[in-house]
Amino acid sequence: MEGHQEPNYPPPLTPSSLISLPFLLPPQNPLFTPSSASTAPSSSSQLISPPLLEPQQHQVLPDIDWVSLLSGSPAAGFGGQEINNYKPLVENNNVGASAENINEADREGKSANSKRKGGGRTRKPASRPRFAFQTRSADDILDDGYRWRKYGQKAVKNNLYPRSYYRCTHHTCNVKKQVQRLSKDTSIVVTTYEGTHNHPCEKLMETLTPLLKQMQFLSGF
DNA sequence: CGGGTTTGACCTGCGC
DNA sequence: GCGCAGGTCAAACCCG
Repeated sequence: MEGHQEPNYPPPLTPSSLISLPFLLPPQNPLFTPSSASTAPSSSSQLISPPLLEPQQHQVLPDIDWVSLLSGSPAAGFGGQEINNYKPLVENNNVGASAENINEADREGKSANSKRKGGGRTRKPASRPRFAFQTRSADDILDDGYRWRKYGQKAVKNNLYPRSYYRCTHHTCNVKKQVQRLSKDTSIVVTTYEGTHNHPCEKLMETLTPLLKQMQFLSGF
């Protein structure tokens, strides 16, 4: 464990990467598809925050309590409660945190001896990268290339729609995400990522593998 | 049959 | 200390 530094595979979800992450930019990336595009082909997901992207596609919605959302405070709500300033979407984004620390945080509260049910609101150390963004989409789940397993759903105060909890299905990966649709604007979905993937993006690898093989073949390897 | 979803119960932090 | 609310667990269920 000690000294073992797991690589943080892209996409590490950081503000800068959010700008460039291909899967967050539908018009520019063929990989991007709404997760249930087959059932709702007319809908298209649209990133609307952070406010760094093309103005005609993205808009800022400052009336979300990002602080509560990101910190998981009990007062968390998207119900348009007053918020003084537009907060950055990224909080506690300690990119420099070692994977070891992150994994340590993941294991926190999971004692092998004490078998308990429910995790409760365990406060995580500040080393766990966490950020949120909004998309305008009919689909709750963005296909970000990773595989997720839903492990819970909870009704949230001041919101008509429940919050869904997902966990990365990769064995060694403990990245989580929360998905919630705004009651104020039902077309908007807020996705909160927590943690950093320590494995390659499966869909990306699926796409790239044949290309790589072909490149190797053509280059004589 | 394996993997994912649903859902009620449980745990825990926080405010009062 | 108590109650509320968010987060998680895990059994049951569903589906390909």
